[in-house]
Order: sequence, then structure tokens, then C-alpha cells
Amino acid sequence: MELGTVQQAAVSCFAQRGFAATGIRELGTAVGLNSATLYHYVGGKEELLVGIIKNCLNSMIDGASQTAAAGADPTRKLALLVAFHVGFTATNPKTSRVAEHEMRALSTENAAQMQALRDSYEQLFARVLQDGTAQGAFSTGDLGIARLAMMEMGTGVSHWFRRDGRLSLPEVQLNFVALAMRMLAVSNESPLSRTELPIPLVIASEPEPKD
Amino acid sequence: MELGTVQQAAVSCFAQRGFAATGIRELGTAVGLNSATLYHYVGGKEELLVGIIKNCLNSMIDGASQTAAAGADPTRKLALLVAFHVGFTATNPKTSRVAEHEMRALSTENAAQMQALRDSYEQLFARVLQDGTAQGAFSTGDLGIARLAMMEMGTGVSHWFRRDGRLSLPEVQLNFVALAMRMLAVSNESPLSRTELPIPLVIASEPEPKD
Amino acid sequence: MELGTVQQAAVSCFAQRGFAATGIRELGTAVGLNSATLYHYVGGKEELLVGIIKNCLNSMIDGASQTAAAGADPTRKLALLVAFHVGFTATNPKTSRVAEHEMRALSTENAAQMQALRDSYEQLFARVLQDGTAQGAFSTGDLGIARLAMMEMGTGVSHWFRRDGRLSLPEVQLNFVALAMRMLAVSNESPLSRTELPIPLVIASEPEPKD
Amino acid sequence: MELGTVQQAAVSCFAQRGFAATGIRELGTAVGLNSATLYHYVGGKEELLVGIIKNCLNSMIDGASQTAAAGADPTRKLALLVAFHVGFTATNPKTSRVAEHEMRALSTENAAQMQALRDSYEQLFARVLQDGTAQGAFSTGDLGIARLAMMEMGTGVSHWFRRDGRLSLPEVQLNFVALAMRMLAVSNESPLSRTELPIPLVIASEPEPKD
DNA sequence: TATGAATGAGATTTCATTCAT
DNA sequence: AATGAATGAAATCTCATTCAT
Repeated sequence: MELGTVQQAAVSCFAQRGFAATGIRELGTAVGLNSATLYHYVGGKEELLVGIIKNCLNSMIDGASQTAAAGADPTRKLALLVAFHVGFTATNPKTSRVAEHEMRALSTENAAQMQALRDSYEQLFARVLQDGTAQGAFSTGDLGIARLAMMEMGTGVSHWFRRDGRLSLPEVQLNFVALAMRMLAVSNESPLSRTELPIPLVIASEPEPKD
Repeated sequence: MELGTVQQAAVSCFAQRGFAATGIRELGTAVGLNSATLYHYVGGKEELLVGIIKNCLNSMIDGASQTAAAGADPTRKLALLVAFHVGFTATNPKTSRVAEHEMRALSTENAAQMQALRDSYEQLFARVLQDGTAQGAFSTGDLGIARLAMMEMGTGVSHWFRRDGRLSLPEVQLNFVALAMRMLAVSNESPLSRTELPIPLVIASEPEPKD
Repeated sequence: MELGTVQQAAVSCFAQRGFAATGIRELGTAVGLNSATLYHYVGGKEELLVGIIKNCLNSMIDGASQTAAAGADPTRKLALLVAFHVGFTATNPKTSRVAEHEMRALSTENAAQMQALRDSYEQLFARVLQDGTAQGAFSTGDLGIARLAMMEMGTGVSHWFRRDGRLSLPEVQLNFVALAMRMLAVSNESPLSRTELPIPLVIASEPEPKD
Repeated sequence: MELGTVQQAAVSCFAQRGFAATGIRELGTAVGLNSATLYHYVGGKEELLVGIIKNCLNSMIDGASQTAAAGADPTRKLALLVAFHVGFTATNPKTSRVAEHEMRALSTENAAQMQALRDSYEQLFARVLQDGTAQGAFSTGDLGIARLAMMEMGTGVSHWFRRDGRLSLPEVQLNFVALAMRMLAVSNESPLSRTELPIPLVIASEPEPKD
């Protein structure tokens, strides 16, 4: 029995019913383990959640950092970030959702640590937007609103994207890049070709889509 | 003791801690009532939540319908809808959030009823988008994505808007209208003047911002 | 259902099996209450124990203070204290035992509070012994040892005294007074007549002897 | 890894927190062993306790028998027994305490066996007291009470004696002998010289004082 | 000799809810 | 309108113990 398996079951339940509404026995049943045995693998319900969120946010930070580094100018950097964000969210929808709105279930201490990670991630976007604005590449009414709107839009992908849906992931990514470019009044709507899109990875805690 | 007061306390707790993590005794304490007394006002924990969500969605549907009716063409209709959505969400942030993601806590039956209401609301947007596209007023990669992105963006407002923040509500509304127009390749970014913006109402279940 | 009844059941169990080995369900059964209902009366297992110990020690302090005040000189004061201590212990044997050696089960905070009370009680004896020694009324090898031995002796009564045993309580009290007098080299072995003995009270938490 | 080491750790925990409140994993940690490994050395939690108590009581019986045998008359025999009892208790305070009041944690069967051993030990004192009384060497109000008081007094030593305290062990022993002599109205308060005092041994299960 | 994995039973405590008053 | 008392069910977590390795 691997930790990832337990995390997958947990994410599956947490995403559907919520952390507080999910019992630890339920999780045990889901992975075929006695509830007491779960405590062998994870120290407790909160530790389990912390582990999931921490892994998720670290993957996001690492992935976004590396992706953005490949962009030569702010416009391309931002396009890559948007594509990454959408890609990650679409590829790890349940983990993303759990990482986003079960932070309130954490104790003060853990919540602070996780919030710091999330802030790091959002800073990656904020910095590129600032750089681009400073260089005159972007133009928008309010920079803060644009950033928030863009991130929220991408995050929302987790609610509706289906791997076998009408649009493929690259199509969705390109669509969002185009929306972002318009929001920032960039003339070239397609700074990225399809082959340049970052290819997202499935992280350990993401359950099979059917779960 | 009025029902609205109880709902406000409930929304305050549900928005912060979540429905499942909020105890009925906690709510009693919050409004200065014995937990048993709450059962005089609300039939139970789920009924309380249902009442809140139903009121909220009905207000949204009514408000959006009336607002959109005032628009002469699809472009103005959509602008009004976006402004309304942002306005409602910013004015009733906690109730909106609860209505959005505590639906999973409902029993199958209640969940279906509420989902039907939400679908009605989203249909208002979908119809205008379709009309406008048919008339050649809008142009975008994918209509479904554009709609989802627009709604998600607006919903996200509940997470960060503050009445005493850097931007006033009308400013935020106009900003979002502009973003939407760009997303749909409408040439006129400002189809609405500030005086034409719908003025949102605070609904009964929305607690004071400080709560 | 009264608090005293719950305390009696608790003391009965704690004295026999120990605090840690006694389940809260067991207590519920003993008083004919659902385990959840117990939390209506006592806030928790530890609060229950704290309540018992606090009552017991306060009764001891009050009783001993008042009793000693009736003695004119150190010799009579000490005789009265010994008689009181033996009387209290014999009358409330189970509560005494619980109050004595389940203090280790308390949290640091509660333990400190209770220890302070116990110290107050022991000070009553220490002060009289010092006064008597200063006045030349007592003579013994080591004052500290004499005090500890005397108290331990009296406490031990809880292990063997039976109300219907070979010796009546006044007889036991007089016996212990005599032992104490000898230990302190007081010439008069019987400074108290039988009618002067303090008559101990049964405190609320002490269960019926048969329990 | 030796059995004695495990017993020492166990006694240390049992004396401090009590048998029921001490986990077997806790013991494992204390001796640097996996909890499963403990089952190689001791058959289980109760067997561990039984082993400790049995060793302790056997040491007491053997030591007291041999010590008493060296006394020529009841007075000296009793003085030696008191000195031994105090010495043993002061030298093995934690094991003594555990052996005394964790017997209640044993199953009926084991409890009966251990009680039989304890009875043997107490009989050693009872017999000497009877002999001495028959010979007119002792005089006291009630023989049973005197015996119980004497033993309790000695047992209490485990609560306060410190090897580096104000009084050395021989001093304490002589003090208690004197108290006992007075309690029995023996004219010679010091039937034993300091060199005649029994020198107690540290038994295998007694942990280092600092533990 | 030593251990990680596993578990059934049971620990304390909280929950939403009902009901007599 | 309001509440204290009561409860069955379920929550999280710990326990002593076993067993394959």
C-alpha cells in the first residue's frame, strides 16, 4: 500500500464531499484498509490533508517557475504561465480544488504555511504582469483585477474540463491564452504555437478521473 | 428573533468554516439562542441551508432577468448581465459562496431542485451569448468556454472585493464589462455608462461584512 | 439526576479500578445515563475528576481549620487535627484515596491547582507541630519525618477501616491520637475525651460503602 | 537488551503515570525497541506487571525473613523488620509503589497469587507482634491498628525519601525504629545500633532515581 | 532478534435531533 | 417562544496484540 494511493482516495472524497464531511473510516474503506491502519501511513486526518496540499502547491510552484523561465519576454512568459495554470488545473482538477478550498480546515499553523506557498505561486503571475506593464507590453484597466480574473478563470477549469470532452486540452489552453491576451490588449492573440504548450504532469494525489 | 438573523449567522459560519464543519449549537450561540430553539425557526440543518441557497438563487434569477430586459441588443444585454453578476457577488459575497459550493451537502432531492435554479440562471447568460453570436455581435474561439470563464471570473469577485478597497464597486463592474467585451471581440469596450449600471441589493441572508 | 450521584459513581469506579482504567461509558451505565448525557452534567472526564478532588480537598481544609481552632494549645490542636484526619479518611475513604493518587492523571494546570490545595492542608499540621516544638510541648527526632509518618498513617486508614468492623470510629480516632502523642513524646496519651472528638461528615462524592 | 532494563522502564512509567495510562508503545520508545519486539521479552502488558510485582514481593519476603532471623527477641526482631521495610521502600521506591497499588490492574487469577505473597510478607510482622505481646514486651491499644499504622508509615517513605535529602537512610531507619518502639511502649527507643541496620539491595526492576 | 504492517475493539467526545416542560 | 435533559449514532484516534518477514 502506497501513500499515493491513500492520497488519491482522500482527494477523491474531499473533492466530492468536502474534508469535514469525509470520515476517516470512509477513506479506509475506499482503499481497503482498516481505519486504524491509515494512521500507520498518515499521522491523522489533518496531516493527510496537509501532505496533499503541500505536494500540490509545490508542484505548481516548480512547474510554473520552470515553464516561465522558457519565455523570452513578458508576453510569452505570461502566455506560458496561463497555459501551465490551465494545464495543471485540467490535469489535476480534484487535487487543485481540494488544495484551494480546504485550506480553511487546517489549523492556524498549517494554514499559514500553506498560504505562504500559495502566495509564492501567485507572485509568479504578479511579477510577470508587472514587468510586462512596465515595458508597455500590456495594457489593462486594473492590473490587480486582471490577474485575479485570469487566475480564477483558470481555476474554474477544474469544474468542467473533461479529458474526453468537446475540446482537447491544448485547445483549451490556447483558448485561455487568447482570452488572456485580449484582456491585456496584446495584439498577437496567439504568441504560442501548439507545440510550445507546456505538457502538464499528473501528480501523485490525483485520482483516476472516474473516481 | 427573525429568520434573516439566523440565516446571516449561518452564512457567516458556513462561508468561513463550511457547512459540515459548523455545528448547530455553534449557530445557536452565535444568535443567542438555545440549539433546541433553532428548530422553531428552521426545521433542521439542511432546511436552513436549503432556505439560504433558494433565496439566493431566486434573487439572482429575478435580478438578472429584470436587468437583462433593460438591454436593447445582445451586447448591452450581456454587459448588463456581467455587471449584475459582479455586483450581486460583490454585494453578497458570503451568501454567494455558500450557495455555490455547499450544494454538495444537500440530499439528492434538494440538490436537484437547487441545481435546476442554478441552471436557469446560467441559461440567461447562455441565451444572450447565443443570440449575440447568431447576430454576429460576438466573436470568440469557443462560446462555452467564454461563458464559463466569464462566470467564474465574476464569481471569484467574492474572494477579494472589499467595500472599502482600492476600487469602488462601479469601477470593478466596468472593468469586468470591459474584460468581457474584449473576450468577445466587441469593439466598444464600454457599452454602459456608469449611471446605467445595475445597483445590487443586499439579500436577507448576507451578514455584515465584518462577521 | 444530581451531580453528586454522578460523582459517587465515579469515585466508586476510580477508587476500585483507577481513573485511567475507568471508561466514561462504564460511568454512564453505573448511573443509568447515556454516555453522551454525562457531558451535560460534567464537562469531560478530567473535569469530573477535578470537581471531585477540589470538593474533597476544600472539605478537608475547612474541616481541619475549624477543628483545630477549637484547641487551646498545640497539643490539643494536634490531637484534634489527627482525630479529624483519621475521621475524615475513615468516613470518606474512597474519595480520599481518589483525591490522593489520581492527581497524576490531571493536566499540568489542574494538577498545580490541586497541589496548592493539598499543600494548604498539610501546612495546617506543619504549623501546629512547629508551634508545639517551639513551646517545648513536643519532642521527636525529626519533625518533618514525624509529620509525614503521622499523615501517612492516617491516610492508610482508608484501606482497612470498616464501619461495622471490630473497632468503632471513635476508638480508632483515640488510638491514633495516642500513637501520635507517643511519637511526639507527649506524656498525656489522651488529651481528648471521647466526647470531644470531631464528628466527620460524609461529603457529596463519597459513595455508599457497599458500592 | 536485558529483561531488567525493560522492567526498569516499565516501573518508571507505571510509577509516574500508572499502569492503565501507560502504553506499550511508550515503553518500547523508552527502551529503544519496537513495540512488537517487547513481546519477545515479556509476553504482554500484564505479564510484564506480574513479573515486576512477583520479583518485588519475593525480594521483600526473602529479605525480611533473613533479617528477622538475626534478631534474638521480639523487640529486636521487630526493630529489624521495621528497619528492613523502611530500607527496602526507600531503596526501591518506584517498584514498591507499583507493587502496592497496581495490583488492581491484574486479572483475578494473577491478583490472587500476588495477594498471597503480600499476605506472607505482612504475616512476618504480625507474627512478631503477637509473639512480643504474648511475652509482654509490647503494649499498645490495638495490635492490628499498630501493625497497619507501622506498615503504612514505612510504605509512605517511598513518597518522600531522597538519597541526597536532608536525612541519610540509616538516620531515617533509626527514626522509624524509634517511632515504632514508642508506639509499642517499649522503653528502649534504640534497640539497634547503626551498624546493625540491614543494608537494603536495589532490585532489578528499580530504575535510576532520576528516571 | 527485530520490525513494519495490520486490525478489532474500544477510548473520549461531539453531533443533530427530539421532547417534556 | 424557549430550554434543559436526553440519546443514538458517529466522529477521530489509540490500544494491545499478532504475524509475515
